Amino acid sequence: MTATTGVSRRALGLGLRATAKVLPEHTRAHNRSMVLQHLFHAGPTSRADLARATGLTRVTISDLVAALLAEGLVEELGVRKGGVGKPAMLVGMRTEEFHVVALDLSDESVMRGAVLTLTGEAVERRSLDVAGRTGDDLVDLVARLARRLLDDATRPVIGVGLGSPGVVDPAGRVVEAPNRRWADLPLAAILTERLGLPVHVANDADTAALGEYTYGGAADSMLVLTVGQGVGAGIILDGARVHGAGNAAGELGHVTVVDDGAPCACGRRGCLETLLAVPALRRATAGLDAEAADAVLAGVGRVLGTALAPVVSALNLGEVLLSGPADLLDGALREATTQTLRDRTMRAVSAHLPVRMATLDEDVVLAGAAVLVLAAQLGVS
Amino acid sequence: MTATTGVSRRALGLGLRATAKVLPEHTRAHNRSMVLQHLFHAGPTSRADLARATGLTRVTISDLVAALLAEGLVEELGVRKGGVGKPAMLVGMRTEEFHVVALDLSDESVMRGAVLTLTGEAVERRSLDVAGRTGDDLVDLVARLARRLLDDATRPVIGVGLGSPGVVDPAGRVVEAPNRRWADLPLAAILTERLGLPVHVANDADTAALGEYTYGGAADSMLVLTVGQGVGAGIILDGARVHGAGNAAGELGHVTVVDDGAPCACGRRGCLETLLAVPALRRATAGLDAEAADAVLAGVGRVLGTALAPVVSALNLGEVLLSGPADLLDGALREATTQTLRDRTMRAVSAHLPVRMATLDEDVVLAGAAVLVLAAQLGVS
DNA sequence: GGCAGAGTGTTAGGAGGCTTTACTAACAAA
DNA sequence: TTTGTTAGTAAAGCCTCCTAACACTCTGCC
Repeated sequence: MTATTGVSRRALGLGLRATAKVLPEHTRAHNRSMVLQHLFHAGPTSRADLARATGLTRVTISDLVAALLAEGLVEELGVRKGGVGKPAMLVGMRTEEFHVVALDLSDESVMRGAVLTLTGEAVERRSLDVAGRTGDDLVDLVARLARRLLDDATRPVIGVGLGSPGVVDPAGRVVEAPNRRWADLPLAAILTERLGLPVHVANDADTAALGEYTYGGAADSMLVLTVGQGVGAGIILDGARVHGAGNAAGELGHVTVVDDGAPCACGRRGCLETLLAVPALRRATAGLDAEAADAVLAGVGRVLGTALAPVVSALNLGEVLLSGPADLLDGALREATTQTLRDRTMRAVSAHLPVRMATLDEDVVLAGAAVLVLAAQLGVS
Repeated sequence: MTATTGVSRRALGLGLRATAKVLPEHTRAHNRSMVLQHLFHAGPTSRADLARATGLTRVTISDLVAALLAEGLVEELGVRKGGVGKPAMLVGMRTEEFHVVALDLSDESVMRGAVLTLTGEAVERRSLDVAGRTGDDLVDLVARLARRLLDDATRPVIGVGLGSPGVVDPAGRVVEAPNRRWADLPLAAILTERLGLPVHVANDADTAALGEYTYGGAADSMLVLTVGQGVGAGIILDGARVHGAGNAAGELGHVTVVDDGAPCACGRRGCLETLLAVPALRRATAGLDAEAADAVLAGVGRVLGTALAPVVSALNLGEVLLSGPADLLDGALREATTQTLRDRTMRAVSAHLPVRMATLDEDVVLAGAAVLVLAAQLGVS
């Protein structure tokens, strides 16, 4: 309880809480993002309405809009005649006039990619067979897919986004992705260099959460559980992505949920993944009639609910989203999860907590990768 | 996946992600805070070193320091003769020349308060018997204790901080605190009005987390479990407090941890609180010899570890802190919790995860309440 | 002893950002 | 036609930071 605490923190190499200096131009950038953010989510708006929405003056807004017009990011869309006064000129973001290239590396066997508009609509899709490639070969393959998609784009591309499995730090360095044989790989930097465009990389589950947040209308505090070959989670709290102490937040797949359960690839037993991953679910329900399958799925749902209960309580989540095959997740499993959460947490926490399916299905990761680019390049999310 | 998502979000009254306009003076305020933050944690520093630490120029730093000198917040402390060049004039924060009044309402029967210096050292302590008061009477009592402490202060008081049980929103409104008969009570606003000083209110567990974070040297992503009459948690992730969708983050006491367990005050059964709260622990260990008591405590520790495992995994916490009676917590219970966490989570997540006692003991909430003030008034935490 | 080199802090000038104030433009209602 | 309202623009001013240049004070070296 002394002022020297900070010194010891420093001596420990933990560093002070990272705060960065702010310059006048950052002010401008922030306000510019605020305008784009509003136009992105609310659609065409007059300058005067933008001023009211942002709290800035009409003068400043006019100036910002002029700059955005010059950049081609927004356009004037004609007047809106309303009640009294001079009719307003609507200004809208040119969401169809720019493209984003997004890549999804979450699947082990096939790498998916797309050219998207700023509203997240796919204009072109491509995929490449991974064919067992790992390490640098896999990086080459990623670059190849990205280049092809860049060629496909018919509009200026503002950046490339990528969702990758493994631990990824905020700078886009893949700290560790065992299945891809990547370790401490500055993937974002490498691709930025090779492609000559800004490239942003994040964990695939985090990316999925971003996608649902921005394009799927998810709540401000929520968790997206991604169920595929493995189980992961992306978490957004109070509107911000959770990274965690070692950038490994969301690793829910390897929590023990069954004592003395089935052996897991991680070397331990009874991990959530041994029950909830798609292969496990398929295996467990194979050959069963609908009723019996539902009983199995409900059992898994109860286990999931039990595991999520402390998380939901600790974070006061506004929503839990499940992303994965609807035939497995969106039925008995989801209902059992919901019910178990209600049974095992305070009413105030879970009574109005929707457990629902993610809305973007297969494209979550791609959409989220696009959001990565939007957020970094335009300040929009 | 359309641009109109934002519109529907808006129509739902959820509002857009709250971004506020930034003005030139906010730039100044931010940089000013950065200087104070550095001085607070690193101790006396020269202007040139501040420039290097913040990234701002010496010119700007000199200007900021001049303003802080004029306000009396910092002082010059003589030259530091070193190698070549002009000797540097050290500048230090006048942490002993200002006071903060902090109040701790976490105990049902007694309300504690203190006058603290900016380094969190108690200069004066007072407490008042709550004597069953609730509602408006309790507000009056809080105001009375605060006024007495303000009279005790021998230095200018920069603000009042308060840690209260219940759900508290970021504006210091107590949404709900059943035991105090408070509901939707703008406590911070009321006290600010009555005392004529800035008053900041937060949940007691959150406050405890803040205290440990700033004065206790806790990690950037951590959870403080407060064990007292009830069980709560304060969570800091990536350096920011977690509020949650309904400002009720941290309500871990009422997660079900035992199927068909003992009845809980909340109306359900088997809540964590029925095992881990201090009264429950005392009851369970009463009259047992040390060995038997440890066995009981280890059992509770295992249950706690099981409940925390999904939280630790999901958030990739850097630390878990236990706050409460050391004779109960800091032994078999803590060890069992640690071991259970290791057993039930990925190695990468838990191998280097310390589960340790909070360092501030009884004063955590008071210290955290002071941090509330420091953070709000000076931008320091 | 004196001078070059280095590091600290200040002064002067300038660029960028937002605001207030005041204006023009365009429309509805009386 | 007049009045009132709303949208957008122009000019002036304040705030913030930066770069460039300088004064000051110390060390090291000839």
